[in-house]
Amino acid sequence: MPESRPYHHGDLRSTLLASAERTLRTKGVTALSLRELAREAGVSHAAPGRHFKDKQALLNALALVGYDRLEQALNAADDPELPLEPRLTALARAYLGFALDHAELLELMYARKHDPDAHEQMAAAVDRTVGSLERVMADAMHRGEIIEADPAHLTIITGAGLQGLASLAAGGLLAPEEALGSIEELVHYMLYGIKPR
Amino acid sequence: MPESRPYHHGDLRSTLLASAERTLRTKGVTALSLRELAREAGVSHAAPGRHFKDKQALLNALALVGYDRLEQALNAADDPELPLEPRLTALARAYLGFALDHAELLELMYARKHDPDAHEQMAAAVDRTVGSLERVMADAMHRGEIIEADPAHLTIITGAGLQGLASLAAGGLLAPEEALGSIEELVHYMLYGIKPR
DNA sequence: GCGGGATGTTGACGTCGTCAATTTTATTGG
DNA sequence: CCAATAAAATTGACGACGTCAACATCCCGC
Repeated sequence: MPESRPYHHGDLRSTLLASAERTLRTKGVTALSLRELAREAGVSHAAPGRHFKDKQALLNALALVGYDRLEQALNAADDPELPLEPRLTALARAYLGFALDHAELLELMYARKHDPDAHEQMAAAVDRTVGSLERVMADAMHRGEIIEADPAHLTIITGAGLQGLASLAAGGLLAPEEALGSIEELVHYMLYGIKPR
Repeated sequence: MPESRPYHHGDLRSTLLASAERTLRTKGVTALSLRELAREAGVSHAAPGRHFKDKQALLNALALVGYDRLEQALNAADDPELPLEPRLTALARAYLGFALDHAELLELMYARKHDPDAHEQMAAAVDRTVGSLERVMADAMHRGEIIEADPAHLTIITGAGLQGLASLAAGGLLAPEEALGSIEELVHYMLYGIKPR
């Protein structure tokens, strides 16, 4: 985005997104209204319509922001030098931390959208995110740390475990500390299984 | 069933729930309005208020219906005679089937509610559902099929895998057939791990 | 058979998303 | 440098919604 120069009010688009993210966090998605956002930005009730064709478009944009954040968090937590187990543990911790910190946002990120181009952007963002994990698996396989199999499959399997723990925690079915405390166990069992060896 | 509609409908509550479930399935939760449900039931726009104090109360009731369905599906799929791996696979298949078939409903079931008593009922329903899995793990441990550990912990670990796969599939990040095809692998790797043995 | 509680109706209020018409401002081409 | 044009924001309206209060009707236990 080369130009970020506002014409009238200021950078209304970013203001709206930031305000929306705050409201999402504090009051939940149901309490998010375009008119209220407009009020908070000191702008007329229809002004947001200039930047987001409808409410869903704003939610989609918000989800994309979320993917940026998540990708950043995962990349920051990933240390390619580490052996698989600690590396995966760190990644899981980062993902779970994000999920606990941005539960409502994450829900938006995983909601199905209808707009075809929005879906496209979303899919690309997901691919980038999943890519972080797939790289880890590919590296480990290359080093002989895990069995030989389709990396994509292993990514799904491993990702399911992480996603499940995050989902349980974000949904409140698991207390945050309990979820965080289960990370090491989860990763360990994903690697070694729960059958006696 | 219903003939002429005098002043009283007879059993509006169930009618509303059934109608709501159908709408949820076909048009999604955002397209669910109390007034529309009232219209479909041939009743005035405020009638639903007699049975559900507000919209969230209806969604909560809907979620409880969902837990009943899920519990029934899991119990039907569970064969305690089976060894762990096929038993878990069958359970996973049932859960994933439910998730794919009732994606929107499942989202409701995992949403955080505010009402204290609603949360209580919800927690009880969750416990019953998780109990199905915990029983499986306890049985397996008793038979020496898996390592000795806290059954509750192992349930969380295993449940996370299932929940994750269901979550990915229900969210559309995984094609249904791909998810279904990954079940056996997932269960197998949960048992034996992905490290070379 | 009657009276009260449950159920349904009517009408109203405030909020919301969205649109069309209009006004204000910035950019740009001549 | 200045209009023409495009972008940004306003205004006003419309219909739908959730919710409430006041009222109507029905059913059941006494």
